[in-house]
Amino acid sequence: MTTERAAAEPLAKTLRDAITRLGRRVRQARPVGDLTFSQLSALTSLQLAGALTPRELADVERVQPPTMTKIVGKLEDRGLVARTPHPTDGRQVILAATEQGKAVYAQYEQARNEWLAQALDRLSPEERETLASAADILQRVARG
Amino acid sequence: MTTERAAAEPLAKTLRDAITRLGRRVRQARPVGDLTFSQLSALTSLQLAGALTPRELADVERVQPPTMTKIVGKLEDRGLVARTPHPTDGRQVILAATEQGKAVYAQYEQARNEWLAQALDRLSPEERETLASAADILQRVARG
DNA sequence: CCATGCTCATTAGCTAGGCTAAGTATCGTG
DNA sequence: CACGATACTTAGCCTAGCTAATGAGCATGG
Repeated sequence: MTTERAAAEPLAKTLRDAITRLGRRVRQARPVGDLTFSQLSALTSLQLAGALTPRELADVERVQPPTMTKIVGKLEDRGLVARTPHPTDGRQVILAATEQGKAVYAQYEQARNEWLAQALDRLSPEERETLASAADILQRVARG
Repeated sequence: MTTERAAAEPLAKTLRDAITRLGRRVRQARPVGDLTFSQLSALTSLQLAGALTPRELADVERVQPPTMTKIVGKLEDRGLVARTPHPTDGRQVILAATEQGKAVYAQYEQARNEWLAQALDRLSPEERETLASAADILQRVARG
């Protein structure tokens, strides 16, 4: 265990640095529209999950419920998210992306990939292969 | 070109997703202290560069100068950053981390690595090898 | 069957971080 | 030396995040 930990520490530092930098670059590639990162992230989670309550969405996004209330409010104002009452529990609300919300999501999704895809273009096939393997591992790490 | 681009697109999506999720997890691993992410990031950049002017620091952090004025102000209030006049240019200011700032930086640095290092511990040596190669590639991509 | 306590969502009020526009001081050059 | 450019700050605005408090609905025990 100790030996493995010794191997993991410098890797953690390098990896975190790379992730931080890349994350900034990708986040800065904001398209013409005016959705903020938080709004887009919430919309994405809703889109992927299909439908969620505010509490569930707050948990997924790792923010407190009042924060999610604000963000969802903005998305509602733009007509990107709609709320329907919960069928059995009068306290809860069901949030889902509207058709327009799905369209906007798709636009942003492509714009966000643009910069990164271009950068990856310039790598060798072998390097891309390495990154593909690494991406799988990283996703498992992020979930676990 | 077209064929390479076809290869890069899905990889960009997967990679971005992994980076986004991991970035959140790492960022949430905030220690007991009360420095915000932006403050810590600025302190880190100063620490790594040795000393910078506000403009340079703003460029590195990819924010506008007025934003950096605020952040540096907070760090100054805590005694983590000190400013000295520029030797030849009266308009400019030199920012640098104080001894206390360096100590605080080191604490946070370790705390931030903690979660990731533990997660990496659970991987196989081969997987860590893949991640190490990937980290190098990603750093080049982020710079370039 | 209803009183009491829990959960969900929101509101209120605060701080931090981001922006643009405008102001001030200094530099550098014609 | 006057005038444009540059460096930094100030002012004012918005979003995002938090905690505390409020209100509405559910669920359960007497």
